[in-house]
Amino acid sequence: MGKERTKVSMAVIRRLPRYQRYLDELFKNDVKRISSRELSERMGVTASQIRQDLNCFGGFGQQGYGYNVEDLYNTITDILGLNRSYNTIIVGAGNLGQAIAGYTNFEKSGFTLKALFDVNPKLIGLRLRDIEILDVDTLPDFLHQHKVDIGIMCIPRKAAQQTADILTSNGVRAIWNFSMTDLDVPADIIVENVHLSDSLYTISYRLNEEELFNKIDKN
Amino acid sequence: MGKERTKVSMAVIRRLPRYQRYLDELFKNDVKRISSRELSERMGVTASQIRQDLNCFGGFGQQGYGYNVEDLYNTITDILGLNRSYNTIIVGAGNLGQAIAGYTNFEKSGFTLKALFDVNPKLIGLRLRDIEILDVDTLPDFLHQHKVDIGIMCIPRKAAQQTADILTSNGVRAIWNFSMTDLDVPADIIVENVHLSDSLYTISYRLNEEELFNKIDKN
DNA sequence: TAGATTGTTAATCGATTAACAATC
DNA sequence: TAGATTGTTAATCGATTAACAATC
Repeated sequence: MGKERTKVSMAVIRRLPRYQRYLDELFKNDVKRISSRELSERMGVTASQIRQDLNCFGGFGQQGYGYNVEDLYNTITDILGLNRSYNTIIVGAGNLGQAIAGYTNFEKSGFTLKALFDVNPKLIGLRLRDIEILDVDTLPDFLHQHKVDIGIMCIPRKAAQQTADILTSNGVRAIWNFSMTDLDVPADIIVENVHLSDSLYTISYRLNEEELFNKIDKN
Repeated sequence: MGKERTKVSMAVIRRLPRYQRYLDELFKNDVKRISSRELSERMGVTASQIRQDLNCFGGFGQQGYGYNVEDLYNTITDILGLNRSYNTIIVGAGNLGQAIAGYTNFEKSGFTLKALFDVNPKLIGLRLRDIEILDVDTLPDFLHQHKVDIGIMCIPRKAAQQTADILTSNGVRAIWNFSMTDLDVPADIIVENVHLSDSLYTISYRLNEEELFNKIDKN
């Protein structure tokens, strides 16, 4: 029943948060409606792409008018699952873990931080925004007692796989991985990698690309 | 002279650091040679893709043998521009800025942190690994006096564009942007965005995708 | 109504995969 | 030499863009 549907590609999924950001901005600037063409100009993409992307999820516009900014913002927020709530924990309470713990906007979007974990005795017992830093040894126990949807891993490479195993074998459904290494997890587990080193190295590549090919072409 | 060459796509560029990571691992495990097929199995990609990717830069393998691990590692390191050095600064010395400042592996790969900047008087004057946190008001002056290749922006959204303008108009060639907003910069400036919120929101999307389409299909 | 803009199909473009001759 | 594996061309697949009928 309903029309044939193909899976939404990651390319589309990764564009959705950006649409949401731009619509949020428009809404805050009291813009009531916007056409795909105008939005495309602001965002530096094609109008066709915007219409195609949105139509993965249904027709939210109106011919001759465009899109209602507030409605479309709310719709995309809903598509992104940001009208729900998620329990999260952070493993690794160093600077990066603390930085992420400090993003109160994530809380506003439904991501509730339940606890942080660390191996460092100097950190264990401290509180961040009233959230306790616990001994990582207590992680399995904690997961047995609390439903955790998303595990945020801010730990060194060498501890990453072991921690991922603990998370996935205790009910965590998704991992936000900052560990700069790839994880081996069951097929039904969602992994979102933020490989900061990979990201940085694309910068050094691009800074040198021209020179690199001058060298290659000479040989 | 030399053969016709087409620009290397971002898809390929973004895979290079991952190749480097796997080759580093192999090298550390004393693996001397590897075929595209075996590497493809370890990495979960096709052998064809590996061979196509590498051949953007030349032929590094040997028929019937495969690739020499150490040579290929060194070659990719060179392609990524990691045999050079880059001067960097961090604008925004909060937890995230401090986290990035703390990655000593970046220093080892040639990224030299020259200074951090912040608006917070409590941070200004402090030192991290012997690197001083300076008043962001002194940023233009600093850029006049020091050659800075990469500006790392770890500041809130609202200050981002203004800071990007200061960086780009004072010789900074690339921006690593953690500000969760898009930047408007001259065409020759390299921008690498790490939009953490966008990344997180793809997780909530994927956690709910199935249910989302059950709902859509019912209508 | 006339003008504007969507939703959607068709065309194009680019990236990935397959195939295989070259060759170590 | 025979077997293995690359480098590279051709085929396929998927994503983006263009076009336009439908319709507000």
